[in-house]
Amino acid sequence: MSIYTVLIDANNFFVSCERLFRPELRNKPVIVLSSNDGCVISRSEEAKALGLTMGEPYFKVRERCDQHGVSIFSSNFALYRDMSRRIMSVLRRYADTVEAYSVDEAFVALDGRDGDIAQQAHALHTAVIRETGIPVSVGVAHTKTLAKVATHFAKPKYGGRGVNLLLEPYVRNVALEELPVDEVWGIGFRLGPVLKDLGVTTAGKLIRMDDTWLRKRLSVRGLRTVYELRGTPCFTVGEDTTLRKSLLHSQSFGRPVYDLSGLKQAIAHHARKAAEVLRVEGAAAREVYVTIRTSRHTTHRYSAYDGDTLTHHTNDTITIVQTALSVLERMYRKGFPYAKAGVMVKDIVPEESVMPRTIFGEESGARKPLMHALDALRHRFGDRAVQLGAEELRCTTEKSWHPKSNTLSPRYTSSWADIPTVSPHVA
DNA sequence: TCTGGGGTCCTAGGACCC
DNA sequence: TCTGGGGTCCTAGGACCC
Repeated sequence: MSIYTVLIDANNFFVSCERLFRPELRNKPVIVLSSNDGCVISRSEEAKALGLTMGEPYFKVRERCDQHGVSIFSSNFALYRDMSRRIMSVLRRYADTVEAYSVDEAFVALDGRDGDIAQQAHALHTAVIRETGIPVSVGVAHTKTLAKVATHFAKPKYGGRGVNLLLEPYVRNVALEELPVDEVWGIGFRLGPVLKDLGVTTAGKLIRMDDTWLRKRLSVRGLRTVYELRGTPCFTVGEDTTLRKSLLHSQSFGRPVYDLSGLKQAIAHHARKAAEVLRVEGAAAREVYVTIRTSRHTTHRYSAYDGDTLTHHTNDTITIVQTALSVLERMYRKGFPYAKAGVMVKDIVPEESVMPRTIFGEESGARKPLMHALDALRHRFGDRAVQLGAEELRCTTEKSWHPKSNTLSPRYTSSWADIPTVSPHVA
């Protein structure tokens, strides 16, 4: 009996989520845009066939989309997160160890009881599709990196049927010889071209390179990747229970912001959101960083990143907002067309490890009940129910920093008001 | 006019110490 | 003031991921 590493990867996840509630869009070109309707982040197979590429700025392809009748959606992360949770809960019925690697991918560990790993993989595949309506690809191997390769070839565009096992040495080697080196998980847009220039064009060639050479060129992380491709596990599958190290909340503006007061509203908003995430996760942070910058595509450029360390860990909205605003005032330079702002908190620890008396600061021990009350209101009535004075202009319709989102789909699964009245589900 | 929003890990180099 | 080896800690930046 051995342990298998299985990767479940949703096909064109955001587009698939949108299609769930618009079944008439199946077999049609569909794309989903990033926040601010900036660029293309998810494409149906039909949209890929039109030559629309990942990360392409929308303004460059708008005309082509119009010509071919491409359906366009602004990203609806509330919907995607909810569908992601549903997929994960199906997987947890089939495996004890489920690692939700990203919103559209999960690793699970299965043991090969009865030698029926292929059957188990197919059962998983069928269950997710039947219960969520989201098409997925399933790859089975002995390491995470090889499971990635297996899933790659499980996709319809490579002739796969949704489930692919990469277990026999011969099958594995054939796959690696076919896989371009820059498609390997862990070899990115920087190292890929370097390796190709050196003649290492495929994963098959990569695994035949000398370890010392690999260590020097790719550092330890790259060497581990190669070990994994050779079949030696270096990255274990498991739910990561440790707290995150940092938390960033940021957004590009709908149009350039010049004045400090506009930036203050945005920073107050991002700081509040960061504090809320900390409380939801039962965590507290001690470092508060602010980032502001102009567009990279303007001649009048400025970017800044700076922060303060608090005297104690906290997740109090008011403390974090005030800190962020004072950092902002320090770094703000007049006259630049700012395009983006964000707040990052670091040095994150579990809330319970912080002395209860100081969790909200000695001067504000009474604030904890207030934060609880705010969280309860937000949970009950939504994000817009409670905001800070500093970000109040967000409530108005014409707030200069608010991002554009012109073609947003309804929050079908996460807002009572948007639940569809008819659900024409077709399997 | 218009180019996302999150994260992690590793390394090199500087500051500082004996 | 200069010489030198050897160690730790911290941070910025680079590389990767979705």
